[in-house]
Amino acid sequence: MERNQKEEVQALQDTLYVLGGKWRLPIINSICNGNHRFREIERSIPGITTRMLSRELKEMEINMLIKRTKDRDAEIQVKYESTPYCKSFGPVIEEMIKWGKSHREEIIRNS
Amino acid sequence: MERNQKEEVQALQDTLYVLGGKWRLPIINSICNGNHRFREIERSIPGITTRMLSRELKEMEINMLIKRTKDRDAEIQVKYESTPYCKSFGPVIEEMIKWGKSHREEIIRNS
DNA sequence: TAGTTTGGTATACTCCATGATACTGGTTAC
DNA sequence: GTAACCAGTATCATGGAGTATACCAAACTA
Repeated sequence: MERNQKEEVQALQDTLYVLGGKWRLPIINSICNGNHRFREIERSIPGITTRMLSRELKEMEINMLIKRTKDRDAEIQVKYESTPYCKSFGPVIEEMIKWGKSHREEIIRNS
Repeated sequence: MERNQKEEVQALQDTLYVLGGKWRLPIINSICNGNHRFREIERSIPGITTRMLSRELKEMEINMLIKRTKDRDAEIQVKYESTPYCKSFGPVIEEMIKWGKSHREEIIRNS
């Protein structure tokens, strides 16, 4: 039980670490929405800088959330795609969206 | 569709904002685990400082995640409790735990 | 009545995520 | 051949999250 608690907090913090920061979620969202080139993704996320996008994409590649492919002979030379692993996030993201929405409603209701 | 996307990203970032930071989840966890006094919670979370705990508890009270009651005549004079609202987090937290655990397994499997 | 516990506050600091801005080497479009 | 676009990198600045440490008044406890 006690051991289990620690494990759960650890798991929570891991998830938070992977999802954390300002840009991860918008990036995942953008890629899953059909943006695959660097500049495309950049333009689709208001406020992000090339620097942050570059950094985040690298980190996310390390975390196996996205795949970067470079193919000189393809129409899109550098291509970012979400991995099946990224899609495994689906349920978490859904629940977070649900919660965020009802949170907003609650705030409005109480103000 | 486009509008919906923005709303969803917003909702995600709201959730992240409320859950974010290093200590929120451990604190929720601790309170839900039966710790209700300040020093109890503090001792149950290794590494946290009184300053951070104090700050976080205040913020969480504002966000209606916990309730603080002061009753001079009660056995526990200052008492922190999770709200039903906090409990509405259940599904999010569960999914995050699931994801975090499988993430760890994945990392181990691939190393 | 001295020591400990409780519920915090105050002050000063560090470090890191993010921001701002500029630049680059290659490719495609006109 | 030059202008625009692509996929980034390099530097520097900054605000805020988190840390360290000390302190406080009130209650309780031996």
